[in-house]
Formats: sequence, structure tokens, C-alpha cells
Amino acid sequence: MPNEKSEHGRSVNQRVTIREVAAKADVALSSVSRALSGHPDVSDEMRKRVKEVADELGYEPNLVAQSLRSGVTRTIGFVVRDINNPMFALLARSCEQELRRNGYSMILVNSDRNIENENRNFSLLRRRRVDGIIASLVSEDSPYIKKNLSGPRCPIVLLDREVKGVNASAVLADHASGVHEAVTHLIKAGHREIAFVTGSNNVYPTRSRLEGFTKAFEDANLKVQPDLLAIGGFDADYALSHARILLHRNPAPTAILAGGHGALMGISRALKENNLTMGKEIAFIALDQLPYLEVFSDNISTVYRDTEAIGREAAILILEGIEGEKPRVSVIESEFIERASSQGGL
Amino acid sequence: MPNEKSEHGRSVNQRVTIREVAAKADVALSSVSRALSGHPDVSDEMRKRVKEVADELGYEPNLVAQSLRSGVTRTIGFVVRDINNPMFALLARSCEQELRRNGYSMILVNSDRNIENENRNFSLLRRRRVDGIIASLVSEDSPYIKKNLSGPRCPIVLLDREVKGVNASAVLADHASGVHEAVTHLIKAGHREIAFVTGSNNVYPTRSRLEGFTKAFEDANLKVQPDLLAIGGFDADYALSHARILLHRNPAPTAILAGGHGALMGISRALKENNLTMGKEIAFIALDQLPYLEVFSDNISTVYRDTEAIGREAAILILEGIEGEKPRVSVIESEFIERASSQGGL
DNA sequence: TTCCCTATAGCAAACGTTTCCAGTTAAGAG
DNA sequence: CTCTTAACTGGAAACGTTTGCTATAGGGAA
Repeated sequence: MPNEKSEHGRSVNQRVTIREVAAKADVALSSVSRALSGHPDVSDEMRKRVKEVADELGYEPNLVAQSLRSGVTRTIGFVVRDINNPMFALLARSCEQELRRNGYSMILVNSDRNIENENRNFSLLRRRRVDGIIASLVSEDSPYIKKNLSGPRCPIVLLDREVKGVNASAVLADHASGVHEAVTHLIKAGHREIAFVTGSNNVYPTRSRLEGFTKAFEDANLKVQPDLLAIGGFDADYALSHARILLHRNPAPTAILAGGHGALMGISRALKENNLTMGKEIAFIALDQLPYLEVFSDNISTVYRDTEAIGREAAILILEGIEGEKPRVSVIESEFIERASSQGGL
Repeated sequence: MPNEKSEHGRSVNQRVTIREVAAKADVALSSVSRALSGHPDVSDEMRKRVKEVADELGYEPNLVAQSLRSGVTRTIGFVVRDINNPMFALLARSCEQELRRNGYSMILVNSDRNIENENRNFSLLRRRRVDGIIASLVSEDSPYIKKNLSGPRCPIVLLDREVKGVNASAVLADHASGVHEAVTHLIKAGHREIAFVTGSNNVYPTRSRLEGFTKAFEDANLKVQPDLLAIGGFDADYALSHARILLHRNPAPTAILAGGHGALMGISRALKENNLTMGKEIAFIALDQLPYLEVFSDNISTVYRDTEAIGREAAILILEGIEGEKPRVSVIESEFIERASSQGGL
């Protein structure tokens, strides 16, 4: 058995090529290619013979060579802001399923909330010549954003981001309506001191949530109290430190909204430190029904959006872009789901 | 601006190639390649000039062409049994970080607990000519396993799987020792009716856990009661239905072990149905410290293994394989971490 | 001065496909 | 029977790189 093993005992990547299939079937390279790729100009007999030989030899086409020649990689890049957020796992998963159903693979890269990493990720995906990029950007005003979203490039789908002046599709969640519903609910229950912790204003979700929050107060002829807003970071550390401050405010907040996974982590820790129980001493609402909540914390009121639908929609939009259709924006609804944690506090 | 936009308004993938860089810098193709790839046979002046021109034109090398020519894709495939399990998100993430630090990208594919999917996934990754595959197999005795783990192929790292007769590396967790510790703890506390729900015997973790479980009983001169074992599935449905049965046994179990994410979900639901609280009416231990537990359920006793270390180790092993080193097995320790949930029940 | 060697640069083949174009055959029309 | 056409098949170029080989120039040793 010559050439079977290298000196390290590793099998050699001595894969069978289209050339060997052609030789064994005694036909031209081009005929093998056409027979296997479903090209119409092939006789039934030819197709049958080629397929038999290909199976026999265990031929598996080289996608790298196919990509180089055809200019298409059947690969989508997925740039995620912070893979720590379990929501993204869910989102990426449903997106990958939809892509796979259409014959695409996904390369997932994590920016770790860092703009430089994000820029490198875009560059990497371009070098890999992915057919499309789905991205959850760290911020909407990074200095690299023009370069990465304009210029010569593949179709792009943004997740929950609004960037002006670029030709990209987007999936946006309508956070405003769900938050409006939630805050209205609290106000009707008698809450006035409602605290809100979430990420900074340079991303769409914060703006949309804030819009719903503000409108609920306006609708009730009340004024938002700026010192109850902690708008600055999605990470748990930010939430923890600001929740501590908020809880010691006078008068203390009677309700608190956690905008995202990090906020939920930080706030719940701060509550524990202060011996406050959600739904008793303080009303609590999580913005986003995080996947782990259903396991143990099924009493937490949330503003729900269908994360898996967002992933699927992103896949659909990117496939549309690859087909040459114009970019478009798709909006996913959100709704308030009342559970025990939003009671109490008064 | 000719050629800037297609009729659909999409930017054309009119990327700059090495050829254009060569033309503009007035040097040969090969010189550009060598200058940019760090080849030694290049004068400082040449390198400088080429780099300037490349930057100026915004040249980004085509990784597809590089891969075809060099036979190396700098891509690792990650086949995951069930992406629903949040543990895999953590594992994949730490693995991806380590790979990226070494210049590799990761393609993640999900088998959804289905052997056919798994087989297709392996085939896809081979076609993509990945440099290595890290895999969490659905089962150790699938009919495709020989084909996928032997034959002409790239290096392979198995996650928590033991397959005889194949030349693959593996990262194994020593579940046995942690489970032994946990069960011994329960026995010492006076428990005799200890139930155990986990996946089927055709994967290593079950066997290792069972080994620890059995040995703890043997060490205490006690007999394992087979009807307290539900060894058959990692999914929540299996766990729920079997936990229901177990809880109605006579005598009822005083303690219960949940082997994995699905078991945890199913059992905790069954407990709730029966109005049983962990740490009070029944002692409870989760095998695997699942990532979401620390958010809200920080009172759950667990058998802990460092998931991120497993991911990193898998990356290290696959890189070793690519370097041509012999496959080897790496073992990760586990330990029992006592918290409130493992009290009570007696 | 001559010779050789080193450092550097260029040419061209190759990686494994797809696809354009041209050629062949057979069938159907006139 | 000849011509046209349709249906297929084969040859070869091309995709964008890397890399082995060859060529040249310049410097140092003899």
C-alpha cells in the first residue's frame, strides 16, 4: 500500500479528483463535471456511468476548487458582537439551520465587544470570499463601519442595527412596543420610580427600548426621571455597579428593567446583595426572554421577541441578497409577557 | 464609475488581485506573493514597495486561491451533536478563541442528535477540505463511524468519546471521579435510594459516570438498584417521563442525579409537578455545571468540569495533529461541588 | 581580472474545478 | 440522399494563488 501513510502515521490527504474519475470512466473531465453538477447537456447513460465510477472511487468534489472557479463559496459569515450572550447561540443556530437547508455553511466569528476585532473579522471573511455576511455590530459608529459596509463587498444583513447610508439589509426587533407595554403595565400598577439598565445609545435596541419607555411615561402624563436610567453598557459589570447605585437612590426604585443578558446578570446579583426578591420587594422585568430563563426562572416577566425567527429571517434576507435582490429591512414584533416577577415593589 | 454597481444596485465583487498589485508595483506576481507572505528571498526595498502598493489598492488575498494552491485551508470543522446544549456553546467558543489565536477559523455544524446528519456533516467538511475536525459524536457505534474516522482524512479530535481502532485524538472528562465523590457524599449522608437519569450507554460519559456511581456503592458495600437507573437518553423528554416514574417508585428515591442539560430540564420539571423542592424533600445533584446555573440557580450541587479547558485542549490537540504529531488522549478532571440542593431528602 | 557564490527577481507550472467553444454524431426535414 | 439541426462530448482556458526552477547582477576571493 504505497502512499497510504506518511512517516507520522497520519493518513495522507491523497484524495481522488475529478481527473481520476474521468480516467476510470474513460470520458472527459468536463463530462464528469457536468454529469455530477446536474448540467442538462449530458446523456442519461453518461450521467449514470460517471455517477457509478464516482461512487466507486469515493469521489468527493473539492469545494475549494469549485469556489475558486465559480466565484461562489456557499459560505456565510456570521459576525457576533459577544458570543457570551446565550441569545446569540439560539439565533446563530436557527440561522445556520435555515442556511444549511439552502446548501450554505456558516463561519461564526466573535468580536468580543471590541471594534478592532470586529474590523479584523470583516476582513477575514472578505478574504475567505464568503457569499454574504450577517453581523451584529458592536456599535453603529465605529470608524471602520463605512469601510466594512460599503466598498466592494458581498450582501450584508445587520442584526438589530440601523446604519445610515449603507446598502444593507437588516432585521430589527420592535423593542419599543414591547417595552411600552411593559412600562405601561407598571405605571398602571402604581409604579413611578422605574429604573432601567441597558447598553449604550449607539446601538438601535437601546434607542428603540428608550423610545417605548419614554412614550409610556408621556402617555401617562408623567416625566421620565433621568437619574433612574443607566444607559451605557450591556455587560454585567456595568449593570452590577449601576444597579447598586440605583438601589440606594432615595426614593428607591420600585421597579427595574434589565435590558439584555448582562443587565440581567448584574442586576440579579445586586438584588441579592440587597436582599431584595423580584416580585416581592421590587418589581422586575427582563427585556428579552433569555433561553435559560425557562429552565429555572419561569416566573420572570419579560419582553419577548422570537429569537429563532430573527435568525431565520436573517438567513432569508442574506439569501435574497445573494440572489441579487435589493436590500430590505424586516421587523420582528415584541410583546410583554407578564409573570410573577413584575409584581410587588409598592 | 464603470463596473461599480450591478443592475441590482449590488456592489460587484470586483476585488483587486495580486496581478494588479504586481502591475502597479511593476514587479512579478511571484515577488508580490513572496513579499506579502514573508518569504525570505525578498529585498527590503521590494517588500516595502509591494506592501505600499497593496495597501494603496486595498488588496486582500483570496484565501480560496491560497487554499487551492497550498492545500491548506486554515479552517477547522466542529461537529456538534446537539447545539441545544448550552455547554457546547461555551466549549465551541473557547475552542474557537484558541484556534483563532493560531490563525484558524472554525466551521460549526450541528448534527441534531441524528446519525445521518452527522454523516453528512463529515462529508461536507471533507469537501471543504478542512485541516482538522473536532467532533462530539452522536454515538460511538454508528454505521458510518469507520468511514468517517478512518479512510483518507485530516486529523480528528473526539470530544468525550472513546472509539476503538481509530487513529484519533480525544479529550475525555474523568466523570467517574466526580460522580464517585458525589454519590459517596450522598451515601455518607444516609441516602440509599439514589436515582440516576442520563444518556445511553453507547457514549463514553454515561459509562464513565456509571463507573463512578457503581464504585461508590461498592465502596460502601451496597448494591446498586437497577430500577433506579434511567440510562437511555440525553433529551429532556426522556428525562421527564422517566423521572415521573422514578418519583412514584416505592420506596421513593431520596436523591436524584441529573446527567446533562436535558436531564436537568426534564427532572426539574418532574420535581415541580410533584411539588418537590431540591435540597428539601429530595437531594439533587447536576452532573455538569451548566453555564446558566450560575445566573439564578447558584444553589445547585454539581459535578464540575472545566468546559472551557476542554475546548482549549481540543484546539491544542487538533493543532498538534496538523503539525504531524501522533494522536493522543487528554483527560480533564471533574470534581463534586457541594451546594444546598444536595441536602434534604431524608 | 576572473570566477564563483549569494541574493534577489521573474517565468511558468500547478492546485481541481467550471465553462466556453468547437467538434462529432445521428436524426429529421426537404 | 443531402442538409440542417439538435444533442451531446471533448479540449482548453481560466479562477488567484504558491513555488520550483532559472536568470541576472553584484560582491568577494583568488
